[in-house]
Amino acid sequence: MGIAERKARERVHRRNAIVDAAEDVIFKHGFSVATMAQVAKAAELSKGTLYLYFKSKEELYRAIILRGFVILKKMLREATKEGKTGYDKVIIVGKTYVEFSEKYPNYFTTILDYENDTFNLAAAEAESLQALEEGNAVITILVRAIREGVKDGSIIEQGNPFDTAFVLWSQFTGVLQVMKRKINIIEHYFSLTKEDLLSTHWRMIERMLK
Amino acid sequence: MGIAERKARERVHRRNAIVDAAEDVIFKHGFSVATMAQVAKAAELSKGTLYLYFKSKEELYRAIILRGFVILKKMLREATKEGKTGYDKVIIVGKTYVEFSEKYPNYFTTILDYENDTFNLAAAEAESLQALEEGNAVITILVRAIREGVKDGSIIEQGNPFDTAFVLWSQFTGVLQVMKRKINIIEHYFSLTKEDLLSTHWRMIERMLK
DNA sequence: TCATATAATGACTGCTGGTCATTTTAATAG
DNA sequence: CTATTAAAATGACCAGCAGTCATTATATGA
Repeated sequence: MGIAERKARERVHRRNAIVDAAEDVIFKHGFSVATMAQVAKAAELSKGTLYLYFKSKEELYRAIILRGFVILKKMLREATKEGKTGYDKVIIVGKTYVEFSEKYPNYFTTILDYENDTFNLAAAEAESLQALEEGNAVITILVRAIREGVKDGSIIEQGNPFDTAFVLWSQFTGVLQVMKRKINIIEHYFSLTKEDLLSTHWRMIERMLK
Repeated sequence: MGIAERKARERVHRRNAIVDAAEDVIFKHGFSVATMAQVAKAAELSKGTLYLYFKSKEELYRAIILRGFVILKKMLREATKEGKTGYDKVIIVGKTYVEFSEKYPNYFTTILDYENDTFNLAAAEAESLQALEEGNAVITILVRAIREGVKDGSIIEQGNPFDTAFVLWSQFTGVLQVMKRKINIIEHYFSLTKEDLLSTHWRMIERMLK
């Protein structure tokens, strides 16, 4: 049945092409400003066709969010290979998260939208669940690093490593979010730079874990 | 000029009544689902009248955000009076933030929307600037507590207290955000409760500051 | 009582996400 | 090569929305 397979491949390919087009449009104008008509035009398809591949504009955006998580997970996987101790790996996770936010600011925005639940993932749709899986995978990388660190003594004994991982991740996301969204205000009113905030955060993490 | 004053009062009063109505509708249905027609009906006014008091739906929402900050600031001001040492006061700020998020979940959501910059405050409108001032005031309360703590020795010497305050606040917001938005997932996949996360966060803060 | 200014109205517009009857394209069979 | 069927794509269309503005109602002051 070679034809059926080819068709399935084409379908996946077209789906990805739509997400590509949606990225172009949405990253340029922002989710709420971008219109499905624009996406359709960028994809060289009619608007109706988009809805053969995605149930809604939001589901299309969720596909972009998923891409962000996949990239982030890959970066974390590769980067944590390098660390010697568990503590090193935790720091590497943080550094990599920062790197991700700088290298892929648009994808980072999608992650923040996910964390903020701007796009309700309660609906158990394929795209949502996958994003969730990827999000969980990211946390799991951090959990492993913490476990390792506790074992090799580079991290002080904590309670449950899952707790520690979630709290660390949430704190980090909070700091990065403020750095992204509010740095202009902070610079203007308090004369602080991104680097100031980050180095303070690093110092705190060291004190928390060492 | 008693009449002009009375008219100004009435204008303020009506404005507040509109925000009241908007809160009812928006807190019930959510910002994007709520419509200006619904708000108008709840306020017993025509839709056009709303636009005599607010430039847009977003500006109306910003007025609600501002209310949230005002309440939070007041709570923090009063609560921090009680603390003995600077460290105590920092902890009180955190506890009060948690209390706020539980007592006024809807207003807390507006604060998260502000932090996430869902409603662009770049436009230098009165409402935006006031929200910003209130946000800054909240941070300033924390700055003072940290300064005091460093002075009285209850907090270990940090770099710039502004840095510390922003990082602490951002971390806290990050943790509370995750608790609000993702706790169902976390409970389901990792069997952690809000209390687990919070107590871990407290422990970390203590290690950071003590 | 009339003139003026201020406040409020709601019909209207432009635009959007999403739908669906129709058309186009591709695969299959005779 | 042609007819038949299935799958894919289309775009005119719809309902609902934020926001506007000519018109109407209300209050003030002479």
